[in-house]
Amino acid sequence: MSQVAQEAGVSLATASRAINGSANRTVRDDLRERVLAAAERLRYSPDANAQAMARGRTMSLGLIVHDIADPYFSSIAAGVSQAAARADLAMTLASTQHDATLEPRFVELLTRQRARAIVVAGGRLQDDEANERMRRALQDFRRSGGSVALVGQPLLDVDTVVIANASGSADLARALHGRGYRRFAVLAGPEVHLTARDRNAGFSEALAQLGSPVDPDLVIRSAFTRDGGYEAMSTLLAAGTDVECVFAVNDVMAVGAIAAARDAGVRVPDDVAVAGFDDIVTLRDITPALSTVRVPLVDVGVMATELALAPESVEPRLVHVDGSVVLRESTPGRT
Amino acid sequence: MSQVAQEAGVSLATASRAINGSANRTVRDDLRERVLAAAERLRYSPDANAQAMARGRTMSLGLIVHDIADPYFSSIAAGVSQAAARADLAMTLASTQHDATLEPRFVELLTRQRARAIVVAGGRLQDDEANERMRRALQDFRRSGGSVALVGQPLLDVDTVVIANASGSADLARALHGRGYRRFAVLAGPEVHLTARDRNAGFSEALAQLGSPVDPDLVIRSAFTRDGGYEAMSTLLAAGTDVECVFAVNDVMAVGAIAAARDAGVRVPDDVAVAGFDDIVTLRDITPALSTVRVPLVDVGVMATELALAPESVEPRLVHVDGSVVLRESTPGRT
DNA sequence: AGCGAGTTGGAATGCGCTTTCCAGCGTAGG
DNA sequence: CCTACGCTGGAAAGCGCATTCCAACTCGCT
Repeated sequence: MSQVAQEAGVSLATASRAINGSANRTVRDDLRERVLAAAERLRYSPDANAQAMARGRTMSLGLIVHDIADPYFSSIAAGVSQAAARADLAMTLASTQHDATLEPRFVELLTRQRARAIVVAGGRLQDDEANERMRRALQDFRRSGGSVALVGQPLLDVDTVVIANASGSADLARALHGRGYRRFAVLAGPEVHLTARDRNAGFSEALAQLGSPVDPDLVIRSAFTRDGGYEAMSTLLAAGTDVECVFAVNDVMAVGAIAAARDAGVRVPDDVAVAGFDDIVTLRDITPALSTVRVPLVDVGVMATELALAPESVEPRLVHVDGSVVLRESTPGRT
Repeated sequence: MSQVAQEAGVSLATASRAINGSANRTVRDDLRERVLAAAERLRYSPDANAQAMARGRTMSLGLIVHDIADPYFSSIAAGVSQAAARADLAMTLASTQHDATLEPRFVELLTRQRARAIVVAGGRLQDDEANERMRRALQDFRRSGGSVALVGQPLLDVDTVVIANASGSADLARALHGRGYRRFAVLAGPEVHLTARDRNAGFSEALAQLGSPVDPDLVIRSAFTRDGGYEAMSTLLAAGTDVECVFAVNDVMAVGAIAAARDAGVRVPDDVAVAGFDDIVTLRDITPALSTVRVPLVDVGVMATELALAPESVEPRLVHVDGSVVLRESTPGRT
């Protein structure tokens, strides 16, 4: 920049003010022109790190997800990316690949980077120790001047976008019950996965209230992934039950379940209906079209980002996002 | 850090050396211990921006994609993320949302951040002006000390991972021909999209060589997206042709095409076969299972990152990645 | 014409760290 | 016993910028 200043025949201070438009200071037009021309001529590019240091704050925002290749997270990431761009922030993405120990590590990384804010997507696990580590890491981050928003369960004492998992799946349960289904199974995901747990709980409780409780033996645990859904469905089918409808706690698992049914020669929905959760865009065209609970994931990303960027509040804020039931061919009405 | 040094009773220099392990200098063990303990006690977190400035290089890598919510790009991003983590680099992700003018802007952003390297994913367009702008932006980035790798067409004078689009779709064409198909249509994507163009060209040329050239009227242009595929397929079906097999230049379009067929009451594959390109993981369970060309996208991301991080070479390096044909139910053999 | 207020350019300081450079120490070799 | 060298700690310089403080200058008013 000193070269630019010299080239333009002004002082370093003036060059800085001309290029990055100082707050309560103006630069005469002709000088500004000269400086900008010189900068252009010299292909000058301001050093963001130096700016960050001088200004005491960066222009970047961190996003932590479990797996960026998972459409659930990539949708959220798209929203965060949008909102970050609008706020003129660069987005640093960290993907833990489902390794929970990496999460606080990434928070530390982003603390070192002095990111403006961190958005943590991906549900919490029931692991008090891990959550405590995460809480402390986030606290350190906030003590260093950053702000945080979470997508998931409001466990970490920070602003959180809470997806109405329980009530969404309860709505779904009632809708399916309304379509005539009575005997349900649940592909419930991992025991410790709180999102999975909430969805399962909401679903099961609603059914119990309707007088069609889910047989505990028909709540199958498996990974929260396509393969987990496949495996759980295979287990279920091998047991030879007479289930009418299978609820998988997310769409990806539901897809795995449908694949398992197909491979086992079981027709969906003729022999067994299947429903999921999330309404993943990429999966809207599968056959049969999947009944599910639509969650506006891109919006969730945007909201989380805006929450993180909003002026700090004393109390952790909660933003609730409802899902809406979408019934499709995978769960036709039973006549 | 000066506080840490004071707390540990050593100089700032020693604290720095103890914490970030200087190159050719050692610190006595007891002192190091003292410093680390003090750092822990004070919850000290080194400022990455200051380190970047002092060291003259950052620990971050940029990735530019068209749309992070697209599974094609999120797969590549997963690979880049992996490789970046291995190299101890933070990944800054920029998603252009298909706005080509944003691409060079993001390069400038990453230049200001002094990123170590940039990986640009997402095929080039046939737009000399845009490509020229991009080339210049990347050159400026490299002049400022960064390195670059591209995924796509080797147009920008930088290291590039080249996906064998033409030969992959030629292989697919031959395989489909081998299964007895003769009358083809191509959902060719946008005219200016070079990846789409290469795939279309490879496919059409291979068929021409086999003596079953594609009728130019049956090459439909549309967006490179699910909706583009849907629209193109609708157009095709409305025209009422007797096509046996439709090749969509990517899986997402193929899925749209299948949806369009279904909505039009046309059965896939009984009435018309459909094939795609990419073998997107999330789409492997659609019905009917899609014949396609598998591209190891995660590996592509890893390779591009490694290419970008490898010592500079004078000549732009090219790494070729082949796709492999995967025939599934969507294109059964014709008897 | 003279004075104060407002405006603008420039010198200097500091952001938090790494790294040279220098000095002090202990040790081995003569 | 003395010197030369290796090892280690500390002082200080500098990375590239924003910003404060000061000085100079302009304008409007009396």
